[in-house]
Amino acid sequence: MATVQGRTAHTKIAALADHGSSARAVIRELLVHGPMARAELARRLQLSPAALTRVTRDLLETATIREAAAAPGATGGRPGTPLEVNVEQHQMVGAKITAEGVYAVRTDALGRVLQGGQRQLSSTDVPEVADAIVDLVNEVAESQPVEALGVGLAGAMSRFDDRARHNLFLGWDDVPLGTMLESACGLPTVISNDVRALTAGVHWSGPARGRDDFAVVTTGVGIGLGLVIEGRMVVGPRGRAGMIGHQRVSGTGPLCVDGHRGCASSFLTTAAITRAVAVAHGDPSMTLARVCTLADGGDPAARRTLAEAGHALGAIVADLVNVMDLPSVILAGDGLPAVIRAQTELEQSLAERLDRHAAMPELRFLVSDFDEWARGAAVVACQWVLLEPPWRRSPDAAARPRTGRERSWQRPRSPVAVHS
Amino acid sequence: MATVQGRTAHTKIAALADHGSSARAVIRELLVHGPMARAELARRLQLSPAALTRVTRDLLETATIREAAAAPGATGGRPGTPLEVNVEQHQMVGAKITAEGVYAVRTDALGRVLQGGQRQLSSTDVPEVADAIVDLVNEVAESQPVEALGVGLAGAMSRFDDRARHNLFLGWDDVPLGTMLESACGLPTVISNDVRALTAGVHWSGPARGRDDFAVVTTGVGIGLGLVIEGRMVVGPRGRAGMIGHQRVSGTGPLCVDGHRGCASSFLTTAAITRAVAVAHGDPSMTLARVCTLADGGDPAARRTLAEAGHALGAIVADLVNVMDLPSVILAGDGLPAVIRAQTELEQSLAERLDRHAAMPELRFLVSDFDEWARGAAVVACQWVLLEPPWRRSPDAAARPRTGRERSWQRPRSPVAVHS
DNA sequence: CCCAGAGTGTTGACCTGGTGAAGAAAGGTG
DNA sequence: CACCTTTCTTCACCAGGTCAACACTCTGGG
Repeated sequence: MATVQGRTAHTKIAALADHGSSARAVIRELLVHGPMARAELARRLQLSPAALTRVTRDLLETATIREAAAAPGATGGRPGTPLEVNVEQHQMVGAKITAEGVYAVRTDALGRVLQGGQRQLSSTDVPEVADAIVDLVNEVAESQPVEALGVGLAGAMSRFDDRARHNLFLGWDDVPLGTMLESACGLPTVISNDVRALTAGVHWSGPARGRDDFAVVTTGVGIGLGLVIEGRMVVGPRGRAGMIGHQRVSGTGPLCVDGHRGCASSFLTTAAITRAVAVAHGDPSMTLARVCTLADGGDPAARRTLAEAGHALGAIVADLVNVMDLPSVILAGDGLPAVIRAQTELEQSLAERLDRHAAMPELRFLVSDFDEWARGAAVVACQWVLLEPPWRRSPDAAARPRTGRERSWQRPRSPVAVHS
Repeated sequence: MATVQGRTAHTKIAALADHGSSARAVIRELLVHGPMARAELARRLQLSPAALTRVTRDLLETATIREAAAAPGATGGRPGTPLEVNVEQHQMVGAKITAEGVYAVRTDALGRVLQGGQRQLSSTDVPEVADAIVDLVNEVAESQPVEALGVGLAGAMSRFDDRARHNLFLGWDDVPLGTMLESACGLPTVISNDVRALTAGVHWSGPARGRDDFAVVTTGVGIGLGLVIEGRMVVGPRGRAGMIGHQRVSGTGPLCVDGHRGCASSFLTTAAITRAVAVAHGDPSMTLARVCTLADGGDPAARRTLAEAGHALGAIVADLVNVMDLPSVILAGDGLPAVIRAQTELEQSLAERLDRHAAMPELRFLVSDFDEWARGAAVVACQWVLLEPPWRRSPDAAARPRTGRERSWQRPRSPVAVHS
């Protein structure tokens, strides 16, 4: 039983997952919206003040939350005592896998990075990558007890998956990575799509904190999309949501690798941008950094290429906003430093293509490195621990001792359909 | 107190809304997925068999559900006795408002039409339209007790709104239609966007029955979109989701009214199609029916125009499927009979623009009249009654007698944010 | 200064609704 | 027939939420 209980047995602090559903809802609300008094929590969670008193007493006794200093804003009645989560007592590890290397961070429950590390990969074979992750997780997690591990990589995963599916860069499909890491690291482990993990990080404690509807669009090797609607990540019934790269943004332009003319990826990917500038300069060794330097120096080919990229990005953002009524869009990815140089064209194209009755979204730019992606995976692990019912937390639940809160009859075959 | 209780007091049958949340979940599950044994319900709703026995006993006693004949498929153990909802005992009224007239239907809880009616409108003033609706509702609802009224019209409404907002065809904004009709008809009333109401109808008891992820795209005066993701209707934080009309589908083509070149509405709306054919024939009095006749007769201009429309529709469907991973798309609206003549071009354009890793969706065509839209509004009313907690059912809840299940402290200020 | 008002937080009795365990019921199969 | 599987029921129990009442702590007014 090398699970979280084993790791945290020496401390009196209960793991986030060891609380009831209302208590977990309280923790979520405090994490996402910041310190808050019991009365406010009761209103938001539609519980009675009495229930809040009881739930928060248990959480205070286990030091999961603590009382904070009262806010100065007086309102006429007895001032409430804000509660806040003891985030540093609940740490997670997140990892991001690319074909070149693995990156990991240890974070607190809010997803703030406390320690990081990385490993180069010389092959993409499953055992080698798994070994690198285990090694890296042990490195960043050895100094502190950790409650869960989240792993992000490209592919068609469900929201909280246990397998790595359909990864083109690594050539993996349906690899039981969750189970492998769970037993090797002794940590509850969840696998997730990398763009959606980044989006979760942005949502939990980044520029989208507190928002319920927004999109994250990433540019780089490909174009990625993470979509949050009414506070829920859009995953798609087969985990394939977010394939936005081949949306048409122009009637002309180069062909993309799939033979589409004028699609977003023929203007926006790193390969498309460097190739266009390379052709203009007769220099096949062009890099994105070089394109930026050229554009900053006034080179017309580089500027035109980036302008077209900005135009394309504005177009796909406009289509998203039109269809989903998004008040906020966040742009990220390693291609962003280049595309951001065409912010004017981006905003112009966005304004042009926005529906007359749609509202202009707030645009934000998130320039980051791979740690931000690993951080997102840690946030996914935290959300998972706070959301999943205990009897579902681990794929090998049958082998674990029963806690008394689990069920005795058969598991449901499929999730409940909520119609609303 | 002219609410549903007043209307149904003479019968022993409890209204759908008068059950607890698990009982309502059972009713929803039985409505959406058809007759089902208790054991299967328990698995789907993640309840114990014991809980199901108790919940269904109450529902059977009030004749809300009944036992059906056992299905022949034997499985080795004791065969379960399927349960089904007494749909004909729970009737709703749905209405659709256009600038020309109002349409209403009385349906059972599954949304099956039992009676219909319509009224022409000579003006779009709020009082006249409201009078027409009240008159029509009284006509279709006089022979049977009815539990709720749903009204669909264009605009930026929330999922279950009480006001009509931002309606361009009627020139209305923020009209308290729900409250007006609620007191005039004596029925709990909910206001909803018309395309989303149609989508709800398609979901509840139409071609998308039992599905959790699909889109409905309508063509006609404009282009409409209803999107259901994980069983939930996408509404947008300001009720404006679904504005898909100005997505770019081509680099060339006519200008739309908003000045976009090559956007979907410049190929797909009734006005765009008829104008293109009218220009080609020098006949300004062109109608969509005439375009269909011409195309069937081999007229090149009509055929080309419809082919372009089919191409445009395929393109916007492809973008939707790419981004949302939808396994199923339903095409509807009064423009569909024309566009369906270009089914080949539609499917070809869809296949071309689909991402290489996306799955081809199932396409369905729903040719219908305005009754189908009114039927959708009735389904919205039924969903509302089954979903909304009792203390929120009616906007003037404060004036109603307390039922004992309601809360004594302040209402929450905002809905709970669910992060997942 | 004291009191009314307003909002927050706590307590204890109570109750709703779900659970566990055990077993009856109803069909197959050898 | 015995035996298995799955469904459904019963009943004691309990987790967790509610109600009602009240204590607490601030503001503002006379």
